[in-house]
Amino acid sequence: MARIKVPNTPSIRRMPTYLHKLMQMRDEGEEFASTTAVAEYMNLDPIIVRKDFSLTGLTGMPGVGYKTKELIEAVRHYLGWDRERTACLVGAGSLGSALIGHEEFAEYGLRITLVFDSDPAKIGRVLHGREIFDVRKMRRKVKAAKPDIAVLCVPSSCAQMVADELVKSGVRAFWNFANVSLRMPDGILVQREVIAGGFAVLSAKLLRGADGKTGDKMADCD
Amino acid sequence: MARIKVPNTPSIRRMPTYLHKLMQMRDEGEEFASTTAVAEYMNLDPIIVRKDFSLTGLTGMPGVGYKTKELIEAVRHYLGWDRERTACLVGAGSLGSALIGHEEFAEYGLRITLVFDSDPAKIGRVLHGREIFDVRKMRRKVKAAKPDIAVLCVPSSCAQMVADELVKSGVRAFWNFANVSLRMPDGILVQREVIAGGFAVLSAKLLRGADGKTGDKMADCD
DNA sequence: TAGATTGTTAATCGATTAACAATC
DNA sequence: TAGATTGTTAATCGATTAACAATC
Repeated sequence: MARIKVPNTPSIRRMPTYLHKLMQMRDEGEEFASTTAVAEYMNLDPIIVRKDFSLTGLTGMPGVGYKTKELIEAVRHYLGWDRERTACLVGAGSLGSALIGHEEFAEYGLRITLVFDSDPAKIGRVLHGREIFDVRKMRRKVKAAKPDIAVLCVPSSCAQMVADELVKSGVRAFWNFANVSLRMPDGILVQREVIAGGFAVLSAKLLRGADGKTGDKMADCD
Repeated sequence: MARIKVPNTPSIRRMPTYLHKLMQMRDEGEEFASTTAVAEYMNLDPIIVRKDFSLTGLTGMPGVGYKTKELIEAVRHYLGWDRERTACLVGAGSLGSALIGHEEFAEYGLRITLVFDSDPAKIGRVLHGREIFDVRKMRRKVKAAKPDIAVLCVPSSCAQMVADELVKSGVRAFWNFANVSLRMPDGILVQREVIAGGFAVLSAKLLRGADGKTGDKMADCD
């Protein structure tokens, strides 16, 4: 009954931003990327970036930096983003729609292949190239397609019910944007996104943070 | 040039979920809330919750718990959510739309009063009761309304430009959903939301986490 | 060589967890 | 009283930061 913890969570959370910056550098033709450059972009201490890069196992070149392309691949591999993960998404409201339309996910190996909703006005319509299916067909279609992940964008009132149904259909990992903590059988992975969490941190910064008197920078990644 | 850190960031991030659960308990008529009950809901250790509650300064009753209503107020006050913050939102796409429609923000003291977009098809339309204004009118309107916060939901390619414009218009705090790290003058607060960060953690869980062999629970709040 | 940056070890800091007496 | 839970102090753990030799 012990609780599982993923080690290096803070580092893992920084990885996507590294990746984004590194891909940009690559596209601009930069053969090498130094921790100094990446750190400056993110308002971080270079030491943090160096430690994080070392997690990938890749080794850089003193005085120069890391080979940009190699580093990109190393970060991808570290996150498991070099393999494809299929996902179904439930709830094609504005949030669901935003996620489906987020092109960068494709680069991260996330492929949303199935979309469900219960709204008759939405069912049958096509969203970013995906047909929206009736949620009543969910069990059958999910059992057939066996997506790795389910992305929950349903109202919080029905999230638990939908999640239960998906577990019965064989889904073992959830990315939960609904505003509830799901109760799940052991062994099912859940990543909950609490959108208000970021606002809480911003509120704390407003309350206690930089008051304009100091000339300090604030890292924007926590 | 030292970097400012907000202390207790992990605790602060948990607060919105506490608040959500506590409000639910209050609505169900529960006069008292114990850390045990709240912790169980979130798959956390009760000690964590107790330490977090103590940050608010409120003191509970041994053997019973905390007065639910008092605790709600204490958490609100701790986050500064007992005062109203006005915000303008730029970019009325699906993500912006989702945020405007998120009713719970009102309970957290966040009032999105101004909405801007550059798309002629959107300008003039009404979204969740707010008229969408032409982004070219932004500077004038923001200078007049003086919102505390700007919520950025614009494409990453123009986020910096929009942010610069808003700083010139007097905005000093940003909630940035665009996929770029903004460069800002000292003293301007930025909270960046990296949506892919959660997916990175989920990917790591899939790669290294519970493989179904163990009967362990996984806290879903990191 | 001088300058920049890496990789690694050790020090510090802060968050989590454990232990337990106090209280309803 | 017995059971549950709080509040606090101390121990542990892990992440960040500092220091510095090694290398291009």
